[in-house]
Amino acid sequence: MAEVGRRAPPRHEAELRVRAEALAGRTLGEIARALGRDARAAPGVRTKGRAGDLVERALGASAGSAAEPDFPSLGIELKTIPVDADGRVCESTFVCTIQLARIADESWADSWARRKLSRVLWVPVEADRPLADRRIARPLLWTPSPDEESALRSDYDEIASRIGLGAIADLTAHTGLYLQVRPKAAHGRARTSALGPDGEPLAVTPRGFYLRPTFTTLILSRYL
Amino acid sequence: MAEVGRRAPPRHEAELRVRAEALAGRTLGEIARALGRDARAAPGVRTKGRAGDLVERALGASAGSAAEPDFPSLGIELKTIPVDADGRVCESTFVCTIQLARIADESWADSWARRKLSRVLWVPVEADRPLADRRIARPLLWTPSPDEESALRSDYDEIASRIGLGAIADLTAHTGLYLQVRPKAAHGRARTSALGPDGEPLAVTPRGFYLRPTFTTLILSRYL
DNA sequence: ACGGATCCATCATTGGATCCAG
DNA sequence: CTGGATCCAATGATGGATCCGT
Repeated sequence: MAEVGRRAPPRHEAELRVRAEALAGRTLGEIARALGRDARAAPGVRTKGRAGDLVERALGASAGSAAEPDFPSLGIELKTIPVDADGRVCESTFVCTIQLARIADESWADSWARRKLSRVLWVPVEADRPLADRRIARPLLWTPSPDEESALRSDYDEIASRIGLGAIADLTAHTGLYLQVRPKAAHGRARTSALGPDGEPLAVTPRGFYLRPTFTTLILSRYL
Repeated sequence: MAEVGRRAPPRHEAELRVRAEALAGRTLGEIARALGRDARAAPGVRTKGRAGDLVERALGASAGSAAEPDFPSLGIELKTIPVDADGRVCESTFVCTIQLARIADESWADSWARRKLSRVLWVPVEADRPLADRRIARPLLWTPSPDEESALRSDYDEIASRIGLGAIADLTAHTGLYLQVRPKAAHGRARTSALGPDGEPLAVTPRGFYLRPTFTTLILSRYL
């Protein structure tokens, strides 16, 4: 039985492709209405994340978790990506949170980051206008090319090794050509456990992996 | 600054006593109104826990946690206890959750259970009528007598030792003269970590310590 | 332009206890 | 009667990302 306001999960990739294509050209307001939901924001309330939530529901994605992609049975992750009127990427893309205390023991091959990025349905959504008026562009189902994956792994290895050495405090968003590390938290007081240079536990701001706009621009340009 | 709908914490025990005495004879509806809250339940919605929440707010108790009592600076725990029209205890009383994987290493002396029970403000509340109509009887500030504490420790030791042996699966609410073990969870699917006979991790239903009605009847009878 | 900080919705957990079948 | 199961409110953690000062 499908949850209210969410479509049933697609049974196979072809069904997901059809649903995704059907979103192209529609606004988030239209999509929300079809789901029996509301895409209007209360005054003074931000809408970060709501475009992603609406597209999830419209496509029948599960709520998502660190361990599983949005379409578990298909092995596909869903990402909305903000673009301007000319289709240019406006923002970086969050990939997943980093388990700072464990990443030293995890290679790229079995990392959450790689699993999240191994197959992604990109859904470009217009930015810079009221949520309900944002129009969806043509979605793209993507798997990293060998070159792309190699570049991501290179960034990952450098970042993971620096965290593994206990240098998280010195690691900024400057590191990484395509994949970078940035804070990921509800507010500045949030803390998670990391390990310092001598293996001692350290309470630090939670971090996540993000894809730089230069990288996602490359991906979307496959259509241009 | 006091939170909306909650009094400021009492500064000393005498202040708490005065506030508690002032509740005697009043209904939860009156108390809720004085706090700017509503003691009426929506149709079909249960009210488990709401009497406790209202009395907490009226007395200026903090939200409470496993590590701290409701009045941290006074070392006092607050418990509402349901009684019938004749003042007889209707239900068992939840004490605290059990850390199944750690209790083997904790004696009664430094247990959460003992800390929670070392000093308790009991607030009897009428049961068996709509929440807003329930009247509060005379509160009682209690510390276990040597005999009472000895009895509680005896129950605790037996329970803790059986859990320490990995026999949690065989431990029922039948064990314990005054202190017993019962499930404590939001629903039947909840699981927490325990240790089996060979020290292996085991996912089991979370449990809590409860005081049997026979024990709390003894306590309240100090007034009779 | 972009690195660091933050914001909303939803789900899980915890503290407050009571419900109810046998 | 009472042991096992459950229920609500509030808080914390997580996944969805965007905001904004320099």
